[in-house]
Amino acid sequence: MAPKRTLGRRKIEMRLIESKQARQVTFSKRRFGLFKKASELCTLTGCEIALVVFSPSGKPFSFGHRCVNIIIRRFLCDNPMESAPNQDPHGSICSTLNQQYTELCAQLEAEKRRSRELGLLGEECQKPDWFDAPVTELSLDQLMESKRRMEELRDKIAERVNELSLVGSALALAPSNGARDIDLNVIPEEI
Amino acid sequence: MAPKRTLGRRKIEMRLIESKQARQVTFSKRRFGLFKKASELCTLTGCEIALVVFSPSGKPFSFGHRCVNIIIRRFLCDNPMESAPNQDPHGSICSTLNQQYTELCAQLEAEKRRSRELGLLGEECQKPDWFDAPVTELSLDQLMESKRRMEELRDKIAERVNELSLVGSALALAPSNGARDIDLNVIPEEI
DNA sequence: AACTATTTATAAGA
DNA sequence: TTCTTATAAATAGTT
Repeated sequence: MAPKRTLGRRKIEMRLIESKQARQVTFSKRRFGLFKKASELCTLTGCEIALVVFSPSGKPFSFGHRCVNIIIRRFLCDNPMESAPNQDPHGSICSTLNQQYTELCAQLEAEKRRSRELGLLGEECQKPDWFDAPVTELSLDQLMESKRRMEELRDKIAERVNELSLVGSALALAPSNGARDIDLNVIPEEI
Repeated sequence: MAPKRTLGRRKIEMRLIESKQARQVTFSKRRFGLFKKASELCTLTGCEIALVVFSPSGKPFSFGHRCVNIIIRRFLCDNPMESAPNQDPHGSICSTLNQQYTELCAQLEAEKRRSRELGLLGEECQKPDWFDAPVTELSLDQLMESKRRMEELRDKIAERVNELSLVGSALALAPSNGARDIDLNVIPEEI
């Protein structure tokens, strides 16, 4: 049996990496991975991607299947909800934010539906008022834990809706973005 | 030995997928993956990302830690040092949005885990009808109302748990089913 | 920068 | 579309 030379990849918490050095290493590795994924998505599906990343230290990186500026302009100009396409990119941005939000919600709904269907397999606990269901063979803690998760989820959704309405009004105040003709395909060689 | 139900993931050639249908499926999966990676990179390293994707059929998707348009402007103006995180209300709002997007993803994962657990346990927790009303079909007001009722419910549960905690801790010692990830010995303090 | 044990992403299949 | 599974690919911690 070969001795293990490393612990291998470990799971990490999804929050800002404390060590500035480790953060830089992770940034390098993951930026590479991200650009690769973007490239593959373009190749496989023929979509267009513009990707701009500012490193923690402020250095810009960009990726574009065509020219980044062309795609950016297309994005800024694409505003199906407005009659004046070139003057208000915010509607488009909000629209796509909402789109993503909707997609996530749909997925969450699917999960909850699945949970319910799985749960109904038991088929005996049909009490509409589960809240007053007698505590019998079910674990209370388990029940509470499940409920807690569902409540957190619902609160998160409600909060996000609040934020969406906020961002809508905030963006309405943002200065308009004047399109400039600059060569955008500069990829810095180092961070 | 269980028979293999699928061949599992296969290696694919890095070129345009011929079938339009398969291309769409791959686009959906990989776009989600790409956005997730982008979100994680932001969270872990504190970088800024603007990501715009036009699907093969021309549908726009965007992701931005801070607002896409803010980052695009920074990029267009070629002025990396202009960014001052706390001076930009839009940025903070978008940052919050992104954080919540990340959290929603996490919640989705939690739901999936929970579904699996429920499936294994074959148990159920019947909920009031409104609890599972499809979020995507509700208006903002309806969502707010839903949230309000959820808060009422939360308060009621808190009371109920106080009443039942003694019984519950006794019952928690005798779960009849197998392994699960939930810590049954912990009653959430704020339900 | 390279290594490798693991985690994560995902191609097919159902 | 959605879910599952086996496998490919990405990567965290080490050297």
